Amino acid sequence: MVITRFAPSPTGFLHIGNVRAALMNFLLAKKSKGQFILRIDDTDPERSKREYVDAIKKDLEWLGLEWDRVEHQSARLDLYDSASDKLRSKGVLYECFETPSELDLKRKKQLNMGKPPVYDRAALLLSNEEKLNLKNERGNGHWRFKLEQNRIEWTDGILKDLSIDAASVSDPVLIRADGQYLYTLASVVDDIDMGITHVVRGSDHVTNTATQIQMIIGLGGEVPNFAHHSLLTGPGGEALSKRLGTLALKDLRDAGIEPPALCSLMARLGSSQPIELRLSLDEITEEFDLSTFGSAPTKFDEKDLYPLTHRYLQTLQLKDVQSKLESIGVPKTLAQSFWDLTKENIDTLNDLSDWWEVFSIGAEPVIKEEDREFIERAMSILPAMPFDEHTWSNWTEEVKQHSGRKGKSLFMPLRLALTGKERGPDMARVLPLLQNIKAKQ
RNA sequence: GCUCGUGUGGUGUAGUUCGGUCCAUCAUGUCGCCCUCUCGAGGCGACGACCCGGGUUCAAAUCCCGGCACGAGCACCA
Repeated sequence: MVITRFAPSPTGFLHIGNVRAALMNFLLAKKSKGQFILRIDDTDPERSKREYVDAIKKDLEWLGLEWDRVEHQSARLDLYDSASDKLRSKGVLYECFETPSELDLKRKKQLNMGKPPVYDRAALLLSNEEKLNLKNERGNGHWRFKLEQNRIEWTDGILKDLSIDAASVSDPVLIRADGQYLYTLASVVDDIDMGITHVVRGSDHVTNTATQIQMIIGLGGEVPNFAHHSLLTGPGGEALSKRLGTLALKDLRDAGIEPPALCSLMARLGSSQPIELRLSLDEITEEFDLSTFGSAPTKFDEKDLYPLTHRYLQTLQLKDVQSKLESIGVPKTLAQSFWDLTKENIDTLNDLSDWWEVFSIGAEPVIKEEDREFIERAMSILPAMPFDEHTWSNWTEEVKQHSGRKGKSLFMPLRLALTGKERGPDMARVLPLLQNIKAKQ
């Protein structure tokens, strides 16, 4: 059975980049009726926050990505204890005593000399006596996994054949001096323990994967299928990380983006399949194919979400938006005609309140100087309320006679005066809903 | 600096393995027309690309060499 996981760390809100990883893992599992696990990677007690855990769950639920099981790494420390014991007994975990600033200095030196900043394994040369002295002097050290210095190769689900030279990578630190387990170890242990069969993550993890493959083998686990998707960039190709603050899921939600639009885009962006709106995750699942994704950096432009949201809204019935309409004050009696009328002219549901304002309290009229007299005259012959579906054509016919205007020069000034906007729904149907006309005063 | 990956219309891409069938695919976008009071929707049509420079060849998006650009990694973060 296919088992996948999405493993966010609760140190911030989910953003658009996370959605890709979450969605891909979800779709991969669902496609073969497998299991999708939500794993909270909260090994860092200082940065992990309960509120973020809640927010992440809320975001995933909003998207419809239901998990079959949820786990917290902070509750699984025993497993990491025994795994590190195992590695220690195999002699592939070694204690180091350099301070962070010492390591930093080493790296800078290496960089200056044009060398890759790889850990020099100085601790491996320490005698038992030297270790004891350092321990007395500095307290407990941190522990590194000793990589076998050969080429690590695997066939990636997206990047195809990959080969990384372990000598170009530092031995990863698995346990901090304060005893805290690091992601690299926890992730590997959990993946083995949970029987994860497929790992889809961003290509920022490619070198992690190389070292993790060695760790998995060292722990006697089975190496899962890895796939690394390209990272998103902004519309100009710039790294998205700089803008991630504004691309949190909750911001998109607040902006009125609808989940089907977001899922439809993210399940296809960067793949060879065309981006088209799908109404349900089931449909998206059926057509999802990891192998169609390219490895080039993927440009993401949040503007692309609006046409998709617009199309999605067209498919909604009154009952789907009833509560939204109520919240902006549309009376039940007018709800149906209001929705029918406005749904084709909105990008998001947030636009509804603007329209309701136009109908209920009236729009600030927009009147061009050259139309001032024309509008004044037209308003003076506008029949009294209530209007019906014939009012518009009767009225405009009469205005036409008086003014001699026709076509756009006849209709556009009237539209602007009544709605304050150049675009909008059918005026014949707008009139009966108008409750106040500022242009008339 | 080193390592990994990537460069095809505005955007996402197909084609690159085994050079010709590619005056380059599909989708989206933009523009125009039809419809309409406007926009949208719908219908019809058009526009628009092989990162650059060499080389090999009868023939290069595809092979070779050299540039350039972009993304990522090189943490006691995840």
